[in-house]
Amino acid sequence: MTSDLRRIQSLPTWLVGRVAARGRAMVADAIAAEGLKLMHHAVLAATAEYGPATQADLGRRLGVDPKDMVGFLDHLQKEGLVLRAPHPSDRRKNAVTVTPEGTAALTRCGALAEAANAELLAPLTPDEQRQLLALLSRLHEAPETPA
Amino acid sequence: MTSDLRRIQSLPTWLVGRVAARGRAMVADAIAAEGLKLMHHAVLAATAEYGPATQADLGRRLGVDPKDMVGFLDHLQKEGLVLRAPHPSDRRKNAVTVTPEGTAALTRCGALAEAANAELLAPLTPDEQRQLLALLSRLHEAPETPA
DNA sequence: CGGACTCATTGGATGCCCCAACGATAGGGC
DNA sequence: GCCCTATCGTTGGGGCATCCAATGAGTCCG
Repeated sequence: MTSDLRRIQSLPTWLVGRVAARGRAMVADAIAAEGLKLMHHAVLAATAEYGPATQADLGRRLGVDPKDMVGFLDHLQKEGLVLRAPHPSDRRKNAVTVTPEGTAALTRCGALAEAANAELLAPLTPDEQRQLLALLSRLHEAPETPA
Repeated sequence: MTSDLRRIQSLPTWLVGRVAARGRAMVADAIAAEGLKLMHHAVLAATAEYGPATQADLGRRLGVDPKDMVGFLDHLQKEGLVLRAPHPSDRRKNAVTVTPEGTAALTRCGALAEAANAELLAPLTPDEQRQLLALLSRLHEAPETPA
């Protein structure tokens, strides 16, 4: 029994959790200037990407709980970055769209977030960064694209 | 600007966060049978590793806040897995030690946690798993072992 | 028309991370 | 021996992210 601690510390779960926490803090710090949190940024990006979309749809794409989506969109709407309009053909739904301000903020946030990510990955060579990204992608998409 | 969403989803911060969340849930689920959470497991392992140790010391090694350490040790002690004894030469400190029950629980939890991790990493080949681990280790230890 | 489903929303819970303060204690410098 | 500083465990609070359950409104299919 050389070391339970080293075992646990070399456990992917532990490592990935730590790295994730640090990365989240860094990105959050970076885009705080825009008044957005990590998730707000993600939701904003998803909204921009999928044109007018319903909240449920955005939630499914990002893996975000509907409840949380409400809060994120509330904030984004209050900041004037997105709009919630009644869906033309389904009165249950909201058609969420990005405002020009939202697009601008997204551009700025994207740059900030990428800078933060670059900082996070600084210890790795570009090649290693690509490797890490590829591996993480496989782990991320695996459970979502089975079948 | 092909896709802001794809950009954000390929951002290491995002990916690592998602993978971390999933991994955490899996491990938590696995060791729930022992009545332990992720952090309890880690603290227990650290205690076992560093013999009798003070809470502050454990906290520093694991990067855990002293406040949270109190709660974790409270739980572990209530479960009879660790002991808080007065430190022989410094009455401020607690000498935290693992009980035999703690050692046994740690062994069982270690196995469960490793199984969960194996499941998390299942989409990758053993070689890729090692790569990922190595890369994450560098990212994790980089900010802690500078200088 | 009715039942099953979906949508947005509300309410509540948990885990993890961070900061500030407190009384008690220890240690160094004088 | 006495202050000053620092540390230790503890308490109190806050923020962010994830998840589950339930509800009222609305839609769709048979």
